[in-house]
Order: sequence, then structure tokens, then C-alpha cells
Amino acid sequence: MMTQNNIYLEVYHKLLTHFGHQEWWPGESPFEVIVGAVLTQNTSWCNVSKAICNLKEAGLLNYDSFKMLSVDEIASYIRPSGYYNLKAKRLRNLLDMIEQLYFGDLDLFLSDSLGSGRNNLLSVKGVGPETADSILLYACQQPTFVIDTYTHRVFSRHQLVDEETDYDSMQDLFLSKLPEDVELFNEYHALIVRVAAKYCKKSKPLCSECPLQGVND
DNA sequence: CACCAGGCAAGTA
DNA sequence: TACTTGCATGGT
Repeated sequence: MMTQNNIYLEVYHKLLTHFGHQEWWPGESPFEVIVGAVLTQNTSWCNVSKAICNLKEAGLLNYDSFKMLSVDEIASYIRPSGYYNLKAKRLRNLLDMIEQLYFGDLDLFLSDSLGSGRNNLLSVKGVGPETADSILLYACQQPTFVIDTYTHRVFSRHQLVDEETDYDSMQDLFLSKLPEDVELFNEYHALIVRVAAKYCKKSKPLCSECPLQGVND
């Protein structure tokens, strides 16, 4: 393939060619995305999926039912996802924010008609930049780029960003180098998670099988 | 057995 | 400001 006009688009096309379309977020509704975004904090999706299943089977994975649950009730359903007491509180905090700032209207939050969705999400105790951006991109369809440990690891290991780069600088970099496109941001983050999970594990510094091998040459 | 997984906040100096 | 620690289940 011909070299693209910038390295960030080149990486994207290499990953897309290698892995194909990822069909993200793995959830059936915006509300499911919101819950999953909190549950997957520092946790494998496999465990999150079990917690999601518990909620789904109990018919609780919708805003109107979920918002009636106490912290202890939430915790009992999400145990497989780990940190269950902590995450139950975080979900409760998030639901309370929607109740207070968006009048309990989930659709209003999703459409972000108040225009300050990210700041409102970050004001919730337990919602940091990655969780906020995941919700904005995958539930609200807003054009933001999600940075996670995989993104940092993949790009620093291939010497495409400095090892010390922080969340906001890295996000600024992607947003400035890529066209503003929700579908592109969606697919790109999913592809990064995919390549990292397979070829860029924490304990395996190098991998000659990685489709990004030599991308920086 | 040790280590890791799609973070975040709170405590310490 | 710059580290360190707690949170917890389940897979490799």
C-alpha cells in the first residue's frame, strides 16, 4: 500500500486492512454503553460481559429500571466485573448527575443539548477522561477520541508518541491529525484495542507479528 | 503461583 | 506537583 499523507491515518489503514471492521461498541443501546464504560475500568471485557448479562437477564439494563436500584442492589448484579462496590457507587453517581442536570431525561443527556456533556461527565466522582470520552463517542455519537492504556502503549511502543505523553496531549494530537469523523474515531479506537490485546501485551515488549511492525521507519 | 485486564480517586511527602 | 495505594473478579 502507498504511504498515507500522515502516520496516524497510515496506522489506521494498516489496522483496518489487517483486522477489518470491528462493530463497536459491543452493546445494544446507549444506556448499555454507559454502564459498560464504567464497568470496564481497568477490567477485561470478558468479566464486564458477565455483569452486563446479569443485568440484562434481570431486565434492569434500561434507564428507568436501573435508576431505581440502590448501590447495594447494583453491586450484587455487577460482581463479576470486579471492584463491584466502587463501580456501583460510580454508576449511582452518574445516574444522579443525569437526574439532576438533565432532569432525568436520558435522551436529553444523549443529545447533549446543554452543550457541556464532557464537563458534566467529568464532574461525576468515578468518571475520568477515558470513561467520559467513551460515553461521548459510543453513546452520544460525539466526535471525540478515546485514549486508554492500549492507545498509549501501542503508540509509545512504536515510537509514535513520547512515553511521558499525558491523556489530553495525546487526544489533542489525534484530534488535530485526523478528520473530525465519528465513524473514524469509533473504528480507530476499536482497532487499537484489538491490535493491543493481540500483539501489544504489557509483559511482551516486542512482537514481530504485529501489523504495525516498522510503521515508524 | 504471579501477573494482568478498555481507570479513577484519595492519601502521602 | 509527583508518586503510591485501594478497589476485586476471573483468565492465562
